[in-house]
Amino acid sequence: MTQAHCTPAQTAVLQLLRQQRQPISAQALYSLMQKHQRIGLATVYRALDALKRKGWVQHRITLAGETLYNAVEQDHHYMTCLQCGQSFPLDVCPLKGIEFPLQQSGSFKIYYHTLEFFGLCQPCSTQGV
Amino acid sequence: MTQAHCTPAQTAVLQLLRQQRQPISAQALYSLMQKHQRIGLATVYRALDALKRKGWVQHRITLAGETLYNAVEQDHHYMTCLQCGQSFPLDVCPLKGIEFPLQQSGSFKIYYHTLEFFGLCQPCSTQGV
DNA sequence: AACTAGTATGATAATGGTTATCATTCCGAA
DNA sequence: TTCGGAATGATAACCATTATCATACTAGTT
Repeated sequence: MTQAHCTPAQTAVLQLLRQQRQPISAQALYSLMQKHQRIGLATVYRALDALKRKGWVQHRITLAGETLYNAVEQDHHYMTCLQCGQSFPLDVCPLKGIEFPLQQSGSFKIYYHTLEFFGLCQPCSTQGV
Repeated sequence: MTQAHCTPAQTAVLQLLRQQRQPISAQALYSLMQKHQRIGLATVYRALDALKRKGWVQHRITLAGETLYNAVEQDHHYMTCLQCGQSFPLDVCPLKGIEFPLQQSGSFKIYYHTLEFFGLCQPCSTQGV
């Protein structure tokens, strides 16, 4: 993992991840992979972590504390309800086409970003708190 | 907590939170509060959760899996390094002044948003991975 | 003042996703 | 064939957060 190339596990994880339509948790990914190959849970976590540091994979953390992963190609943003925890995908990235005045970013190599809106969804905001 | 008003604990938490310059974890907040009053850890978590659902307090989750809280007045965004986990605050919000084409948001009441950039900081990107 | 119901609180046990540990396997280089 | 560094798997350990449950509190009633 000190190398820049991908290990077999990383390749497999990345490939499967690219087939997903939704961000997926490490454990769910692990279950999926079990069906086709033998792989340990720890390895899945390690691969995801490595891919993240390479900028191929991005992550997001749910209110439940679960980390979801997805290939950077499928960049998604969400509105998630603080009451029920449900996430509603946005079909656009408000940042798209915006140039950031990231003066400080000169020395920082940006791989990806996460943008998430929090609030209350219709049902939760109507039904008494 | 079914009410719209604040409980004593919520008031205390919110007040202390507003004095912080940095987002702070629930546990750190708990330690701070211990010095001045008697309060349980669970209560701190409950108060933070309630304040979050009221839109007074917002949260962010670190790579270490720790949730950090801050008053919505102090809206901050960060660039965090995937290697060392350090977060560097941005002094501007790229979304400021941008009107979102949030068609779907008609039924969603937005309280706050989080925007975070991930990548590698200078030191980490130079020193061999 | 005593009673009641609903809520808030504290101490602590339990949860559960993630990480650390460590022995084993793999693979290219000598 | 041997050696060394890296990758892997199984599992124990971690630790922030949540759930549990008994107690304290508060406002409204009698």
